[in-house]
Amino acid sequence: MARPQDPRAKIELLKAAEAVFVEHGLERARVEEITTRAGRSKGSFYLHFSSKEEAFRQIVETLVARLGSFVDEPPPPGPVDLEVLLRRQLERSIETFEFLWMNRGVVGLLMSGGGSAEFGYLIVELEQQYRQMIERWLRWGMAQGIYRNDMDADLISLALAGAYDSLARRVVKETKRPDLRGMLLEMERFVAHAVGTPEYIAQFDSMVNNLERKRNS
Amino acid sequence: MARPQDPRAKIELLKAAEAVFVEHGLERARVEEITTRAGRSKGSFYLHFSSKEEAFRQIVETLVARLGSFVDEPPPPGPVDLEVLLRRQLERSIETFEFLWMNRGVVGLLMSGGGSAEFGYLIVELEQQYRQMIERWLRWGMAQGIYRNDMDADLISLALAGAYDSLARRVVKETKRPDLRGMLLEMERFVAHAVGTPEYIAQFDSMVNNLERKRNS
Amino acid sequence: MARPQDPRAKIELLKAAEAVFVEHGLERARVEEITTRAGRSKGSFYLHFSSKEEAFRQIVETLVARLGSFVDEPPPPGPVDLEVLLRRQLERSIETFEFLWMNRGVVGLLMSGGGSAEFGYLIVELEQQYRQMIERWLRWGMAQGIYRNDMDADLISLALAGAYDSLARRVVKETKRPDLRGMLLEMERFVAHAVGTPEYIAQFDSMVNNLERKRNS
Amino acid sequence: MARPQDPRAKIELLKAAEAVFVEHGLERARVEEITTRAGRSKGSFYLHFSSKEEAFRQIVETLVARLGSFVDEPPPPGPVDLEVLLRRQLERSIETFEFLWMNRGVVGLLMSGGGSAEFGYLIVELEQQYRQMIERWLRWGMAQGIYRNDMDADLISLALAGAYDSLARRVVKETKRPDLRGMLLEMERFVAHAVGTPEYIAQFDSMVNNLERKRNS
DNA sequence: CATGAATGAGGGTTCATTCAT
DNA sequence: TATGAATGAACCCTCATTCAT
Repeated sequence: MARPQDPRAKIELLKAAEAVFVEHGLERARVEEITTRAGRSKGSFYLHFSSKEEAFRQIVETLVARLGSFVDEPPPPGPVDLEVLLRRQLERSIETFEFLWMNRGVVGLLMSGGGSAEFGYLIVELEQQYRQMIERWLRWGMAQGIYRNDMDADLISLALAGAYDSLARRVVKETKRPDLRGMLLEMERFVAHAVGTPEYIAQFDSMVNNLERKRNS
Repeated sequence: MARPQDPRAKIELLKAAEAVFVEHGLERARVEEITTRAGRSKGSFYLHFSSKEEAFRQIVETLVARLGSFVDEPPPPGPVDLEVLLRRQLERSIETFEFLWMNRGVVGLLMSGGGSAEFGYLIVELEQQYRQMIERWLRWGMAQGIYRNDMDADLISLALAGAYDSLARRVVKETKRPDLRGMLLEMERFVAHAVGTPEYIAQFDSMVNNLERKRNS
Repeated sequence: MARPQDPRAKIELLKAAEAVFVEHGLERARVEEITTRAGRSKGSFYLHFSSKEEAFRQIVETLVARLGSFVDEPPPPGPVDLEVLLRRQLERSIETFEFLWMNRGVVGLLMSGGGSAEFGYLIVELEQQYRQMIERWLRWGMAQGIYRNDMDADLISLALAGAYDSLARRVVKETKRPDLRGMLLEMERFVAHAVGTPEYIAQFDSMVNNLERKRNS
Repeated sequence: MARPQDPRAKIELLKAAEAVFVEHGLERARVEEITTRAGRSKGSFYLHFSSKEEAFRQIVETLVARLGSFVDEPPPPGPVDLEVLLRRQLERSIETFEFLWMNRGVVGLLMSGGGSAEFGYLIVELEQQYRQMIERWLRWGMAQGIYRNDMDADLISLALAGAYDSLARRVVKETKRPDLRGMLLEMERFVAHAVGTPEYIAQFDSMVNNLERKRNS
């Protein structure tokens, strides 16, 4: 298949498809509605996608791939500037939620399984990735001595992943952009208390004070 | 005088339907596959359900209703025996997860949205219920002085609900019954640290020790 | 098949079937509606009829057979008392229409073809019978010299049959019993003018006067 | 640029549908048989009709509409050239029966109610129209003094409509085109005798002689 | 490449008929 | 015999995909 003449065609189709998938789910989405919304012919759909599922896969895989890129690894063991780290983490999570918000249509679809059992593995894998990232951070924090040592890292990472997940679900259902920073800072505090040692919790509070001070200046 | 209705008929159909819905989702489930699995004729399905959706609704609503019954309210404000409360909560959550485990097929289907957008509202409502229950517990604990006072109860309840949700998702995907008690006790500890005052956290640990001692004796 | 125990069963089923056929036509009539209305079980239907069509056939054939019995042959050629004849014919046609009125449900069904192409032959045959009877009367009247001699008996009998047919269609659609005698006397007059010689027409009028005088006395 | 719509498609489908409806009636007609006969795919049917009933309606309503256009009104009261009128009426009725003959399939279906109760109202209305037209002619003739004055116009128009109806039923069942002119002229004569004054009847005969003389010259 | 007409497999539902009790 | 639960063939319509133009 040569590159289609009109490069906007595929993009428009993808946009329309996204909307229709979000509205009806993969199964109930009709190809004709997609092409009509894209202002194109029914046949044009098959110049760009080999099937309805293929289009869905492209949309979803693209999103999942980009979501995967937000995964952030803990630094190597050793001394670190915790405040810098905290700021970075906060910024990174804001970015992530910003992205979720911008793509709330498809993300919402994915999170409510709106595709089909067939594509569930994608979201499962993504959740795995995030959970594992969190687990690595947990283990890093435990090794650093800032997190409690008596935790089941596997289970707690699952719980934390779920907590963020549930935040994400709420965000993508909002109609007005929520205060992501406030929300995520509150989450950081929640996490700090949930897993931090008393010393770290104290330190965390002062770090947050610093952050806010700098921010307002 | 007539052939008596086979009392197993509906039950077998429901079981088969459940399995097929879990496997393919509402949309892709074929009535004929359901009846074949139930060892019955295609027409028999319509002796018991007016439509495929109706059968699905029956399965799902039944489950959701029973899940709703696991919601547990906090006691009225005032002095309480925290250890008794903890034990009760633990038992109640074990029961709940036991139930999820036993119904892991449909629960998994629901959690992965496998039905259809049409029935999504059920799971949304259920999540609401659980989150609100958690929020009421949070506010109770804050009023009792055992939980930190600087929390956004709405957000934190969402996070905690998500944490449990994610546990539930894992449990229903297991093939062997997990150690629910261990898992949920660990979750209690997680919650205690996440939201408890330092005093309560200390108390919590001793209460857990007590619980375990009594349990092993 | 032995004679059923309950002799009312079949009659009740036939009555119910008639009503349902009239209401929905053969095709759309549901066996279950028939049995329900008859206050019997679905299976009982098949104790009395081998199929839905069979029941329909029985109802319709019975009616058609009885309608066929109203056919009245002209007397042998030779001198006759025309007034007696006229009275007899009038009475006979009133009887016929009385019967149509009493069976207006099924008759209406038949006349509007409500059965199915499959049973159209019955009504066709019946119409044939009536037309032929009329033709025989026509030929008799022509031979007697009371009807015009320049008529195409085949065509005119068809026309007259149609005229009566159309009367019948109207009657069976009425909700209140119409004045059948008046209607049919008017039809006799119509026929007399249509096919009678001027002499017969004059005679007809005086005969009618006589009839009415005797009737009112 | 796309494959142009086959302009014969709808016409062929309509023709096939007509044949199948005539053969089996609306209810028993199978869409697949229609499309097969039209040499097309099952789905093509739905490119042109939204449902089986819709196709039936299109066929029937078209026919009924065209049949309705054959209704011919009497002239305003006053002196008229009866011979011209007679010729015109004869021609008009020949046209009508010609049309019936050409459309004998569907007309036969309609007349035998072969559609379904659902569409019976169409034929009822049509019969009404014709009967009312005849009634208007009757009243006109009575006012002109050429028809007898002692008639029940409502009843006699019904009878005459039935007479023509029955002719029509015969015509559409023929396999070879009947001598419509002869048949209808004979009907005119029948009508003249049935409703005309003795003077008009005499005049009618001479008019017919004139007509035939001119025709043969 | 672009179009949209044409295709036909697929599946939910109905309901006449059968048959175990 | 009477019942009504059970059966399964039948059929309409949808819609993803193909393909002639």
